[in-house]
Amino acid sequence: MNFKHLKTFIEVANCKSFSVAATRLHTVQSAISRHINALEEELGISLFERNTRHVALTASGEVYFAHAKAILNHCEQAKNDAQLVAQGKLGVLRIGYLSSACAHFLPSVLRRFNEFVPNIDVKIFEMTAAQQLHAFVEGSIDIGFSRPIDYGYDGLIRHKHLSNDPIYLVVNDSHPLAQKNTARLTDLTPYSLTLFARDQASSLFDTIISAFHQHEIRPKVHSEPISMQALLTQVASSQTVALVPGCVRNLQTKQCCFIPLDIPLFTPLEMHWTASPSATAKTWLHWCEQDINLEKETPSHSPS
Amino acid sequence: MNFKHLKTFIEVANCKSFSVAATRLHTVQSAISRHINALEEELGISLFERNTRHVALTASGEVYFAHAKAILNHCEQAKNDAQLVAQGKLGVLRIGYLSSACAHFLPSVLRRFNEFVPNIDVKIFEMTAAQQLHAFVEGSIDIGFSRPIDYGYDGLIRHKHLSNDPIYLVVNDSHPLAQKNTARLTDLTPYSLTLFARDQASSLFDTIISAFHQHEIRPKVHSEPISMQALLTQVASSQTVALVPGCVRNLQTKQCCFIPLDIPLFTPLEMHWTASPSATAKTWLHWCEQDINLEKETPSHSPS
DNA sequence: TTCATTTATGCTCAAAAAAGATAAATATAG
DNA sequence: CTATATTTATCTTTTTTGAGCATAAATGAA
Repeated sequence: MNFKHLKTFIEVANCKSFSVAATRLHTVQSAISRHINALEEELGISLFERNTRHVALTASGEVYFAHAKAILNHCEQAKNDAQLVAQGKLGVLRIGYLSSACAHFLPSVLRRFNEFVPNIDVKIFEMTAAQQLHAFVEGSIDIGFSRPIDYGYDGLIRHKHLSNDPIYLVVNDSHPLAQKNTARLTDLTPYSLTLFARDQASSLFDTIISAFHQHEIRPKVHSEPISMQALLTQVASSQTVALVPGCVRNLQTKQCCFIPLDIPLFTPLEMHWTASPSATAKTWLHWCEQDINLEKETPSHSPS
Repeated sequence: MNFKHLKTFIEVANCKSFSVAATRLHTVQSAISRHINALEEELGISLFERNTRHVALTASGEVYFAHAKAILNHCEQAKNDAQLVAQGKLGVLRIGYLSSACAHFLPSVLRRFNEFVPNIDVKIFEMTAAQQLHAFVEGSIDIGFSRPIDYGYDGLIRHKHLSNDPIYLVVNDSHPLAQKNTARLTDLTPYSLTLFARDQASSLFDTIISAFHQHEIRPKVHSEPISMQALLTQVASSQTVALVPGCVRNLQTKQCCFIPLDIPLFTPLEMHWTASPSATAKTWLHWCEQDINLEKETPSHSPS
């Protein structure tokens, strides 16, 4: 079988004449005749009831006609879809994100992106920075939102700085420090420190520790919870203190008190992608550049 | 584009090797290479990420692969459907039928036929014998069930005798003749006759009239209703008498009394079809011959 | 019956596709 | 790091397929 045969068949069925179909297809009548005969031979049935004066589809011809049109449409669809995928206008975009840092802006951003390219199926995965790095290496996400990640080797991963999230002291609301308007790091020395686990968020951990070192303080580390919500529960239920990104206030924070620090201490929020991004990732990056200014979307340092 | 290109593409995608695909398709590797290149050129995208050691589908390739398989399946489906239609195993069978004569056996027959060939969509049309003749001429039914029809010209229409339906006298239940066990035609002379309209059922009309003529009776025709139900209502509500096929007792017959005649007077039930039946009609006729004995299905002369 | 029109078919030739040979590239083994 | 084996790309030759042309056969209409 052959697409040319199908096209010829459809044309003959439409104009009910071999010779008219020939001129419409810019060929000669004998070619049409042979195409139809070849099709009929292959199918083992006759598609047209014809003599030298009349051409009409048989019942089988009618059925085959409907199928033939659908098949050609399907071919066009296949071509179109493949091209859209290549252009990054159709497909899947997998985004890893740090829940505490992104939950407040990601939904609105993704909704606007979906309006821009409705045929990209955005799948989001809550992941720590370390998990995102691993996911990039094994190719299971296209875009990541997290604190800076420790990509040891060559330029596999690219990034863009989005915002600086100021770090706050957090204590329970009956804690002696809860009354202060701003806190100094030295205020914390009497208390044991709850510190977010390093393997979950190395950047935050290192920022905090190096700040203490700069002030020549050796904090007493009490515990290292692996989720921000667990950290807040720990703080709320004990006299320990903690240092957390301001965006954490978007979580459930009953009985916790956030106090600004007297020094500028920030943890950055970044967007990451690979050096050879997928087509959908390219579409995302292009959209981010021209349509959206993500920095404006992440006002995490505005006091609440 | 070309089906051969699609098949090559699918094979290469399956075994992820140009040369292996070549041997599987009983050709040489250079042919495969050119098929893929031709496809890629036409689509304007690359379907495989490949070098001399590795072949893998691109994202667009994955999408096109899924479409390509579906397209080839669709082609098979088209071929198959067309062949089934040609064999009369798929399609529409249009049956015209005389309601009063067929309503009691047609449903069960059609159910059994549907089990035999589930893909034939049987459409039934209630029609008088005259309407069936017209429908045959214009090709709008394939099979007809009716009394004998008056096909004036050549062998366009074929028929098969199914059963003889004995004709009964019908009177209302308080009529003087209602008490009799059998009736003679001469018993009817005092009464006016309600006669089913000739243009609705010429065969029945002529049978009745010629019976009267043989007995040298000239009946007083009172009215000529165009439906059996109307005839029964007329009989039930007046002192007129009527002669009707026994199967009419399957209709709503309140206050009517059916009395056998003392002479053998029948109206035949026949199946009709055209000299060049459609494929589905052939299937029907074949099924009737070998599977069903329609005569046994039409026990219209058994007294109720 | 004749004529005009339409499909089917045999023949020739050109275009396209397959086969064959070879080059280029690259992963693996030594 | 180099050599080798394997795989894809490309160029040339050969074979096959399909288009164009001429013509025969068929058929409905005048």
